[in-house]
Amino acid sequence: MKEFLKVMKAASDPGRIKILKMLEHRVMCVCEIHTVLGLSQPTTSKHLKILEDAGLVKSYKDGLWVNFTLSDGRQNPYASNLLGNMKHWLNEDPDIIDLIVKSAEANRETICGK
Amino acid sequence: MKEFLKVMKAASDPGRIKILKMLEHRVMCVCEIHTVLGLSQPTTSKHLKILEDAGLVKSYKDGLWVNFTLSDGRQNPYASNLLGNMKHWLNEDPDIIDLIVKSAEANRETICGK
DNA sequence: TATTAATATTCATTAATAGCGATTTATATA
DNA sequence: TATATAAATCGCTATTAATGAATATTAATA
Repeated sequence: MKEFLKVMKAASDPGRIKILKMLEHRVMCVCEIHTVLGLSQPTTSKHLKILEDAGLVKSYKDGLWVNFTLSDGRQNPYASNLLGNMKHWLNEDPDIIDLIVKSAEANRETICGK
Repeated sequence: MKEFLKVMKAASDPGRIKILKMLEHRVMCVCEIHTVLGLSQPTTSKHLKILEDAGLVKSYKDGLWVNFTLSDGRQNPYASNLLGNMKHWLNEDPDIIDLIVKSAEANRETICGK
């Protein structure tokens, strides 16, 4: 039950859903995600932790950057199921369409180097 | 997005999940649900409203009683999908097993008549 | 119509969550 | 080793959510 609720709660926030939808298309680092979402870096970092704890995303370091990708879902069947469904959900949502465009343009070198 | 989040939020509470699992087996009225769950009548009533707003359950009156059943899910594809999955999820959870036994025994005449 | 019974709503309280600024940690590099 | 940079954590505030006691609503029945 706990594992199940963790996935449902992780999926109950618009920001976190937007992160999942962006990660369907590409790997992203924290600074790219927070910039595209318009959320602060700490807030974004916390969202990513919640998604990772739920088994929805995973991360790996690349120097100073931490890259996030969708999880393969092997650890949590509920997460796996949700990720599979999400791929055909919300693709017609105007906010999501807009977000995908923006995330495609986001470049960590430009954003973080500031 | 809003409809999707409504379903995810509705599914993020253990009490509401227990209600869904019980309704897989039988129709129940509010007093049966609140007694079996050990939650107050107002709290239970509010949970049921949240589930109904999300398209997960529906209700019909029978005199003084209001009966709740699982929704057929025609209104909301996310709700429909979740209800389908839920049928094979959490069936081995000890709390759920215990709950199903209790709910099978619950009788509105005995409970409500006091 | 007065009363009883089941559910819904209102209200107040408490707990959980989202948010961000400031700071810390970890890594790379001068 | 000192500095710079990306991300994580801490401390706090504001908002949302869960809970139940009290009350209102709705429907059946005496």
